[in-house]
Amino acid sequence: MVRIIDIAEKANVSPGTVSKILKGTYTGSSETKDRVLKIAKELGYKPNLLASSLRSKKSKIIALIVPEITVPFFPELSRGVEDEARENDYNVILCSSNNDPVLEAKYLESLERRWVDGIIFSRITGDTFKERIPRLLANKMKMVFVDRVPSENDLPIARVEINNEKEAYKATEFLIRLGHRDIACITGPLNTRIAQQRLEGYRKALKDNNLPIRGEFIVEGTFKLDSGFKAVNILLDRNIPFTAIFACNDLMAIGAIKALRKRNLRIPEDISIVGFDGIPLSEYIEPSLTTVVQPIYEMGRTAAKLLLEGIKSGVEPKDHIILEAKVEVRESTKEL
Amino acid sequence: MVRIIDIAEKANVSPGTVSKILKGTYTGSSETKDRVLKIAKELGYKPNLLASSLRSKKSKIIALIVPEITVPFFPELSRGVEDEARENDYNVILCSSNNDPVLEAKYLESLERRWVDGIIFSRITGDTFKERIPRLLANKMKMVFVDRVPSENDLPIARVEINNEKEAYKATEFLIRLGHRDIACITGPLNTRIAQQRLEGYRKALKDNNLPIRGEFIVEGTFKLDSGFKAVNILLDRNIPFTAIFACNDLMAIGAIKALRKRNLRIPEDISIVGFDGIPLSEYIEPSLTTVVQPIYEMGRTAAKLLLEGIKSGVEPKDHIILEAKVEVRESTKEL
DNA sequence: CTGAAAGCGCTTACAG
DNA sequence: CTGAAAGCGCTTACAG
Repeated sequence: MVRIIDIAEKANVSPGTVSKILKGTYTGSSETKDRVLKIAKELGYKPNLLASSLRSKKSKIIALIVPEITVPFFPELSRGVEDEARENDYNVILCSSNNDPVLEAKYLESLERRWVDGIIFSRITGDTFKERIPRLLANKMKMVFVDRVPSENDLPIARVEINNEKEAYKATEFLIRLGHRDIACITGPLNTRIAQQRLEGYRKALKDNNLPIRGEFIVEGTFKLDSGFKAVNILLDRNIPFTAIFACNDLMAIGAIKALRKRNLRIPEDISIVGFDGIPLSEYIEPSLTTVVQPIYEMGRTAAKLLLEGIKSGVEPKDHIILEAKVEVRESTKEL
Repeated sequence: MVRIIDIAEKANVSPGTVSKILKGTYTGSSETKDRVLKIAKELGYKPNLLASSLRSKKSKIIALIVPEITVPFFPELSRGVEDEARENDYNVILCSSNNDPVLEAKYLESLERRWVDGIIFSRITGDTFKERIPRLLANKMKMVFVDRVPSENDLPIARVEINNEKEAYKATEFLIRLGHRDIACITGPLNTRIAQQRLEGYRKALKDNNLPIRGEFIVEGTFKLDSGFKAVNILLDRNIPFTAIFACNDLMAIGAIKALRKRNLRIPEDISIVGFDGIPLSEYIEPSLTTVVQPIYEMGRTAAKLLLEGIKSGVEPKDHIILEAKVEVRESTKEL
């Protein structure tokens, strides 16, 4: 492998000069500059990032920690992060924590040893957050939280999210406007804030429209396919009639539709259903799903942008960015 | 940050000794060993991977290059890779090439500079393969190809795949056994080998059963949702009656179902459909999809295992592993 | 068996 | 403006 010193010898300058020329911080004659660049090209020089990282203390790597890369929301988010990173000559280490605090800790440990320049988190368990994050921040690690962000009060950190409560409110209100009064809700796992917030939006919408909030209409899910399926069975077995469902993500909505069909209920004739996320698939299932479309790719991209700005400036990012979602009306909902 | 030299001073030994003790290659007294380990723990020592990588020429990073992380097959594959990597103290850099040779080249370039220990590829464009891969191999870079692997003849490289032709044959034959004779095929992009192989399996199955291979029954897709949708419209517009479809992946099957429904065709009463991949969703769509279930997670895990063995032993892996898939019968197919 | 020393390939204060 | 030198924090031949 060609090294800086090889170029330096051939060009009769010092390695330091070559380094400066290659990084563009050189201020000398353009003759020298051109000559060095030409030789570098001829020799096929490729900087050794390991060496430059060690010296400069910048690894040019960021990490993305997600709860579960197989949930379609996250690959889309990941794409946004990756695109922004690549355009800035950063690589992305993917950490799918599987919602497991042990794995999460293991990943953070390795990222710290690796001196990654920054971390984008979606969802971090309470324990990890309380113990590890403050220490990382104290060590000047740059961090941005996205989608599943911790509570505002805890720490002054950067966040990129949507207003989950407001968007869930919009989704529920949309059903109310269609004339539905008996609206069930399949929530996400209630140990996550986004699940709580979406549930709260549902509740507020009912309340503001003078509809009762009934515990029998609410079932907790996991954001995964099977939990939507199970939730519908639980709801139906309660024998309390409802005409619409607000599922707090698209995957659960898909599972719910499956269960409704199995019980010979038609959508939207018998039951209207609204999802949340707007994954590409939501348009292609049968019937196509009315859902709250989040700007997922943009969330990832924005989070990465904030993080990289923080890394470059050396200033811990603290922005709180709230992106807009919108209810996309498709075939799964119908006026009552 | 605590460094090896800090431990060495406190323990009155040389940094070299500390290094050896920490890596477990120390052969001296267990008294010294215990003392050093105790001090390391007390000080909260964390090895700087940047430094050890530079010296040892092992970055403890592998990369995974996939054509498109948003296609559900790949997150599942990625999980397998990640789990195996993590258990061996490796991190994974994710590179979603978007099937773009320019991005692919850019990623390879950065991975080379970063001295990653190895690369797992799924799909690489022809140009990249011919130009860059041999050079990387010559530089002792370890590589394993998975799923979308290049042709056998090109280079002696490690491969993990299923027998796409055989599995497609099985899928088609399953439809034939149900009595279908007019079977359409929605292929993947025919510039990929897996798409060609699956098409070939379809053809062979027809041929072996003395059914004609009709060009009007074959439409090329892209492995994405919308292409299945479009393909069905093309097929129906050709006005040549068929009773079954073999879609060369599940996403296209889902798109196809959508299009069939829009044209008021019932599944499986009017048209039977078989997919390929066995993504979790295939079980939850309506009707649930009969499909060729690949061991996706295991493919990723196996590829990572091969790669890590190669890295540890220093021997370029060359195994060719073929995993088994199976036709899972669900609701989307029916006897004619 | 242990330690001193060199070195991985860069970058960066610092001196001239 | 340029170059010599030190140093990032490890690991590893090598000498004792």
